[in-house]
Amino acid sequence: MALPTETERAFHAHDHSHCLHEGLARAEELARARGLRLTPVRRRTLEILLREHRALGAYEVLEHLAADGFGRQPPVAYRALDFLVANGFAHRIQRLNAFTACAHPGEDHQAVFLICRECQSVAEAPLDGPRDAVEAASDALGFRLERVSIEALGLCPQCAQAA
Amino acid sequence: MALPTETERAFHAHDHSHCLHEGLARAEELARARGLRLTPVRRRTLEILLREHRALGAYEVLEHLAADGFGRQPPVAYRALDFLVANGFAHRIQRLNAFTACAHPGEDHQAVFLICRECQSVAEAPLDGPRDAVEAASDALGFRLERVSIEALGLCPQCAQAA
DNA sequence: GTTAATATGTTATACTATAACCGTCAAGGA
DNA sequence: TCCTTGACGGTTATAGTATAACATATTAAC
Repeated sequence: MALPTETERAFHAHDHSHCLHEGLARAEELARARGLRLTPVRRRTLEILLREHRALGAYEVLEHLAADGFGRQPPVAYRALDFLVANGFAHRIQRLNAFTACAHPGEDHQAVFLICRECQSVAEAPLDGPRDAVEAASDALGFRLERVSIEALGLCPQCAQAA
Repeated sequence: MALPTETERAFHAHDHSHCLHEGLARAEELARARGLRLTPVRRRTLEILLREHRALGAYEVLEHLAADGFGRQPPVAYRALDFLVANGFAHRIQRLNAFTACAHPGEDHQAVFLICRECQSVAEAPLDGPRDAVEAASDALGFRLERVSIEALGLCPQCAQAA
């Protein structure tokens, strides 16, 4: 078997510090290239998300931020998260009212999120077929498509094993 | 051009009372066939959803129910909505924290929801391709897939025209 | 260096959802 | 028939999620 892809790694033990440093480095670079301001709160927020392959609620993120000396009121977290989502550094997981770091920032991709309902871990699998199908359906109905979100609920390999 | 399909109708003017009566009749029948109890609150809740091709928030539904003499506390609406969703008479639209009547109750289908971000109208388009692709991705990762939800955000024909 | 725009922090509040408890009522068995 | 049981629908109270509005500070542009 080949080396695990990034998506496969999400559901298995691996070197988190790699994800973290790699992810932050890519974000810094992208932000510079696009003239975005990756300020301390925003950077720290991304760091918090990267540290886990898991969806974190806004209030959970806020606790971390507050502990690190940033503001302790909801808008602090929501604003940083909104910035990250708007610029493709993170995604919102609708089903969980939660947020997760983007595995492929800057790549303009369509993805499906595989969400474990036991442990909240989230894997982001690139998947372009569905987007095309939805586009075709939209065109047929005169619907002006802007964004598609695909979320799959189930059990990750570990939790499936345990069950 | 052929007669409009049910999905196409969703975004165009049409006889609502048809949707309403047809939808209620199908629900009654299904409930009887499956031994489900479509009680007055539940039936009325479905009626409220059917009356609009639009996602309604739970509190919005609650207002209608209260006006009709049913309970006026949130659990009344949430319980009825949960029943409808659990039994395939309605769907939850994650992105809007809202609910909409199912266009194809009892048919065991996968669908994509086309959500207008202006007027909240929702069309439910049957679409099986994506489900298969997600299944394939899940298998490859050892993820035990249970449910897939696909939501598309954009503008319905009317609102696109207006913009 | 001044100005304008952006960002961060606050307080207060709105919106969404569920827990826990109680009375009612219908269905099935003694 | 009567009793038990379980589902339903109503309540109060509270938990969880998100944003509006405003003040201060920082950054960028001129």
